[in-house]
Order: sequence, then C-alpha cells, then structure tokens
Amino acid sequence: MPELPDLAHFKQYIDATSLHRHIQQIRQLDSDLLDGISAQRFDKKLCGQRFESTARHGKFLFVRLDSGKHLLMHFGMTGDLKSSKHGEATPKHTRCVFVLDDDYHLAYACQRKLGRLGLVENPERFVEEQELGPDALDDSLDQPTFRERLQGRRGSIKSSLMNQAVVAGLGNIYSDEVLFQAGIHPEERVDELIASSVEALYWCMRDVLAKASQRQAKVDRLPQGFLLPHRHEDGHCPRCDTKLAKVAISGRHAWICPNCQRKRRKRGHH
DNA sequence: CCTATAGCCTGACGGC
DNA sequence: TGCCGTCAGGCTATAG
Repeated sequence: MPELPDLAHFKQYIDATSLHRHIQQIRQLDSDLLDGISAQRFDKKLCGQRFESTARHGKFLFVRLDSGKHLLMHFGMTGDLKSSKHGEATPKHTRCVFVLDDDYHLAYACQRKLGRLGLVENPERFVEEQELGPDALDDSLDQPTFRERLQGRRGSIKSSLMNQAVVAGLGNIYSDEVLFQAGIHPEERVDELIASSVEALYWCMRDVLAKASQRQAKVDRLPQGFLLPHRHEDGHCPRCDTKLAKVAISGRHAWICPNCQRKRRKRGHH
C-alpha cells in the first residue's frame, strides 16, 4: 500500500487526529520495528512529548515533538495508521500504539514488519544520510532536475522510477501508473528515452501523485482513466479496453496496456 | 559508479 | 477443514 500518495494521506490523518496531544504512554510496541533505538529509550524519549507537526519526504514521515526531535515512521509494504477513541480494538497486526490525551489512540499496524519506527534529530540530515533523491512532489524537483537525475542510468525506466535515490516516493504501483499515463513501456532503457518522453514522464508523475494524494490514495476515488483500479488479472485498459498484461521486471510485476505502452527505440539504435 | 538478484518477514489466499 | 505453495504496493546487502 504505502507509496507517496498513501504517505500524504497518513500525514493528513495524523494532522487531523493526533496533533497537539501528549503521548501518555506507548503500548503493544514490537521492538523488531525499531531502527537504531532500544524500546526503553524510544519509550523514554516519546512519553510526555506532544506531536507538534508533520513532514514527509518520499515514503518517510517525520512527526516533530516539542523536544525538537522527530518520530520517524516508515510503512514498508503493509503499514497503516488507525486513530480511535476510548477502548476501541486496535487493528490486526498493531505494532505500536500511542496513547494520547483524552483517550485518543494512534495505532501503527504493519503485517509484514518491513516498516520502521525510530527517532531522528534532524530530518534533512536523515534524508542526506539515506541518500534519498528529492521528493517526487516537492517544488524543488523541476523538470530539468528530473532529467539530470536520470542522466547516466542504463537500466529500465521502471527501476529508476522506483529507485529512491533517484526520486523519492514512487513504488511498484505508482511507477506503473506514471508509465501508463506517459504511454511508456516499463522496460524501456533510460538512456534510450527520447527527450519528449522524459518530459512526459515528469508531468505525468506530478499529475498522478498530486491527484492520488488529493483523493487520499483511495482506489475507488481515483479519476477515470487511471490504470490502478484495473491492474489485476482480466483487467482492461481504461483508455482503449485492451486486456492488460503483466510483465516481470527486476523481481516484481508491472502491469501495462500492451497497446498504449509500446517499446520504442531512439533513432539510430536497434 | 551502475544494475540485477536473493533475502528479509509474516500472513492472506486459492487450489487440492 | 487443513495443508501447502504462491504471492505481496518495501528495502538492504551482495555479487557482477
């Protein structure tokens, strides 16, 4: 589930449900999820603190505390958040519950435990240390910068779009969506893309991510013409109704419309 | 520097 | 009903 639009939703969700409340205690913590901090220290550094504000970079969420430090959240493949009041049951696979003022609870669930929780001093430095590329929706990522970031890459365009060091925020699902909107085959080599294709990719990426984020990344709220709701066996192209195809790329599956996304070659190559 | 691949981890799902 | 294989919207470490 969690790619940039989902993270944008999680950010809003925390803003709407949990901001400015103190953390009274932490429950059901699974220390497997902690990154670079002991359960004891995590507890000590968070309890009594308030959630002040949120920030996002790619698939990472930072929740600023009044101490100035930030709670780090990453959602892996199966992470989710659920806010509740009073003694409502926490979701299945809950790995951490923040008990807040007025008996509000914020539960972090993560079935496969591939997500991460931690504490960071400085989000900007964290982003540098992790060598993340610019956030795919950030203003700083203009079209020339996007082109530069792809410069020198030889593999498939899909791999580069999913590479967080190139651009942060896209995963398997949204890279498929962007490629579909741009009419580009996922196996197309980056160094063989013509300039107009790179340009199309940039604008489609911004458009797809902005629209999906606006709609809380909910599949049933996405605009007509999105591939996402159709990417399953016997799904059809929302544009030309061709049966979608599944192609294996670097150990994962990309869904494409074989009619709208044909492989092309730069002139002079063959 | 770059790319592709196996592995991590747990549980849901479908076929038998 | 139960077992078993397959698969999953992430990332990392490793080898080439």
